[in-house]
Amino acid sequence: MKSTLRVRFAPSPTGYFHVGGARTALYNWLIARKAGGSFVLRIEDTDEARNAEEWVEGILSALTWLGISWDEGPYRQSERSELYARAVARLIDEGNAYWCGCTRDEIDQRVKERGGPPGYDGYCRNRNNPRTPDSALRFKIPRPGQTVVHDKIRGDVVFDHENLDDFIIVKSNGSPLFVLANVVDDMDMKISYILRAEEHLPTTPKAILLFQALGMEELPVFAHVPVLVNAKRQKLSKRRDRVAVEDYREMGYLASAMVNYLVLLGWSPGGDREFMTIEEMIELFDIDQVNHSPAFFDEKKMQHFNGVYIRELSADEFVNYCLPFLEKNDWWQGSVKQLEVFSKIAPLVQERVSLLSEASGMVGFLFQSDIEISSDLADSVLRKDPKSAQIISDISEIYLNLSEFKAEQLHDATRRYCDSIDTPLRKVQAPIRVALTGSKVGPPLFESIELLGKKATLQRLVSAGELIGIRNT
RNA sequence: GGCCCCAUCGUCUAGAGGCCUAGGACACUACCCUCUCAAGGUAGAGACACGGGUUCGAAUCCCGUUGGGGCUGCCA
Repeated sequence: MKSTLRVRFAPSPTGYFHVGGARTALYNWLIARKAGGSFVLRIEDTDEARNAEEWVEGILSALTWLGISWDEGPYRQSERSELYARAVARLIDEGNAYWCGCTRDEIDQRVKERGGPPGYDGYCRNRNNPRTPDSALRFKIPRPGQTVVHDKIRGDVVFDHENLDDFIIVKSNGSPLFVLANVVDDMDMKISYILRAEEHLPTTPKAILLFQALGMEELPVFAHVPVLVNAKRQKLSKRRDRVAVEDYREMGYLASAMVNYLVLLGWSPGGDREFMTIEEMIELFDIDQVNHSPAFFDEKKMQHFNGVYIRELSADEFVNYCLPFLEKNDWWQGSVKQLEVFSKIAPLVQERVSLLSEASGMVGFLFQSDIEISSDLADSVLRKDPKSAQIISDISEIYLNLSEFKAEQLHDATRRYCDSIDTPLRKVQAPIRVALTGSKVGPPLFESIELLGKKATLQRLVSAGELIGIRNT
């Protein structure tokens, strides 16, 4: 049975698509999927001066990447002016709107003279002004009166009309302001459920008044979810905070991990549960359980989630997800041989990264013709311990004479050597690792050496020896 | 300033009056495991903002205070 529930996600393309928007979209999508209703995507681009097509594309690709699919749209408000014009005509005809040519300065000036609360004072309300090129259309708030917002999350919120200005609904250039366009579209698109961020709560009574003035009989359900905040507990802003969904994708986050983390910001399935599949989210998500207070977007925790999701990937999936990140390196050509080597080391890398982008750094030594050992590392690991020189030179000898250059044999031979000099393996592996990989940390050493191959291994041991000062005899 | 919203560990949260000496997760500390690093395991530290009510009983209900946030645009 097809439900009549219709939700919409209505971003404005004025900047990067940030995680707060992604979460709002996700919540809308979940209730639509759960009810078998429709998810409508609408681009709110009525402000020509601030919109850009690239942002629209960014929003679309980010939603697609996250797996948030839309059933209708994207509609663009810029293509629907006809509709707004009709609504405006009706509001004027029925005496619910009037033209006003007051400038901001004039309004502020009157506030100063009169004292009291700032805002528009209704100066033109009863003047029957004709439209001029400088005038904007204002909505006539019924006075006195009050409007109650029945919010699914916050309960009934009462707004006294005393505190509502006659707000502008059409700019002097003729384009509608967002509350108007919003309401007209929501009516036209038969949106039955409006779930959006809490910042919109104060404008909701204005929207309700418009709905009523335009003859809407049954108002949509409203639900205002808490905003996402930064470390200073301010609302996440695309200007101030770098939290673009696209950035996280490029850092090596998995969409599945991000969605799972995002859904938990303001909602919990209850109990100790945190990890869910999309299907489980659809089944469990419940607007009545959504929190009331703002949530901090904690990248650390999301990264942990990402690690968990990465480890759950199959070996092939992991390799494929890593490819775009490998391609950013000049040492990666994507040859069959390279792919083979990477596929072999991949499972060992998979359990060590929490971002896909970290993989490159862990395997680069296998593909670079030369590795660089920083002077810091050369000092601290190779030169500082007098044993290091001896180890490098002994190990070169041992590896040279190894009949089979496999991880197992390498491990055995190295262990026997450790016993012979009465030194624990963990001490011995350090200089070898630095000599071969240029790093103190990385995938298990002997598997790495096997994949590096005998020739490169011996060469790098010689180079390291020279670095320490062993004469090559 | 005005209007509105919110308030459990540092963070995200569980908690729908007795199940709470408040549970989980991230981060943090210690130990174990271990060829490094991770992962994993064990343990630890860490919260009901405050004050009044209501009730036999309150983290949970009410009021106030304090604190935080949002809105207050010819932005959305």
